[in-house]
Amino acid sequence: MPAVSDCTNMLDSETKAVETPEDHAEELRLWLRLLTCTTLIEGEVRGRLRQRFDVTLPRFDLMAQLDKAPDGMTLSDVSKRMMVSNGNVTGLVERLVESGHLDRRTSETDRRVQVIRLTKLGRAEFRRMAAEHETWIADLFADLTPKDVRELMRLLAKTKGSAQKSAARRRP
Amino acid sequence: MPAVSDCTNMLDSETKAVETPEDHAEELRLWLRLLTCTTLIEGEVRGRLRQRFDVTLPRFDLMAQLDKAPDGMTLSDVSKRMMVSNGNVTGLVERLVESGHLDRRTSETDRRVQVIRLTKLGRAEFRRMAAEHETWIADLFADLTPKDVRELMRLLAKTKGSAQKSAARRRP
DNA sequence: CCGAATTGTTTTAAGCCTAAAATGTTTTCC
DNA sequence: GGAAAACATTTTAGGCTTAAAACAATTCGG
Repeated sequence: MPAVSDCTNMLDSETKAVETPEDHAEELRLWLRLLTCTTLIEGEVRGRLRQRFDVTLPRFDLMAQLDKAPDGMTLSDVSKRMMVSNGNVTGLVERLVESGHLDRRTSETDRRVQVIRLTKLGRAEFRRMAAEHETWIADLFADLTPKDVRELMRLLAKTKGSAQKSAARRRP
Repeated sequence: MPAVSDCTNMLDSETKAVETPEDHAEELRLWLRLLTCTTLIEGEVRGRLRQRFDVTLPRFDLMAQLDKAPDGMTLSDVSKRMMVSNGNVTGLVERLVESGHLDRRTSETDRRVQVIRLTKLGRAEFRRMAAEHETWIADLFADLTPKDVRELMRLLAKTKGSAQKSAARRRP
């Protein structure tokens, strides 16, 4: 094919994009690697929590949210923070109330709202688990230098922003 | 306290580590951010797969593994690659065989082993989904420059190695 | 003030996931 | 050859998770 024709095609970037779809293999590999890292670490933490404290990761995560909120949280708050569905939280809270780790009461001012808090037992157990949990995380990331950590934090913040924008584009 | 005493204490790094536990807040925040990113993207992909193709993410992931293995894989292979339990794969495969996407047969040479493959239908559907999936991922990571992507790949590779070493230390 | 939209939670139905025990098969090694 | 170890898969029991529908309470607008 003559050079002139090639040149014409190259200038029509609109058409070119349609005809030769872009290659996103790098982003795909990045996503898979991100997923692998998370799955690996999550599985490790899950196993250690079960072995050492006979507790599940979701229960631990929920208690972690409540530990940061001494005045309690509503179920919706928890659901948003943990990025899980409402119904999921309902069941999780049910079991933790049952085991005496959580206290649930209906709000005085808005009878739709359930406010949950850690009980004394719940807080004590969480603190004990959290201290050990922190050392596990440190160990899992042990090979990273402080600079690596900072750089990862920065890039993941950028990734989070990018993903949030993309999600918002689809669901405005 | 006199300077001399301070100096003595500082030199005894063994003792110091025990008396003042190290601060791993940065690693903890890094882990939470990593988890947030993954959860965010995973949720987005899950939702799009359901809306566009009425398929679940685990099914898609399983088909993705098989697409890379034209000669099929054993259930154990799949289980290791996907980093999920054996029993999980059994159920997943059951449903995909039922829906006509997978073909399962007992190995001729080893009657313990089940070999699974994509059917023609399964492969066609997967390819269709995968093409679109790739554009979603590209969009979710759109704000990252090629340099960002390379740097993240490098740091996540290091993270993966670190976590694997840590896991191996616990379970040799 | 009252109907309609909104908000917070629970329920439902289905599927995903795990750890551990059970089952069936092959290999190892005396 | 045969017991024992190793391996691949399935089963079991329990918990997690989601989307969507249902329910309950509050707020908003006319």
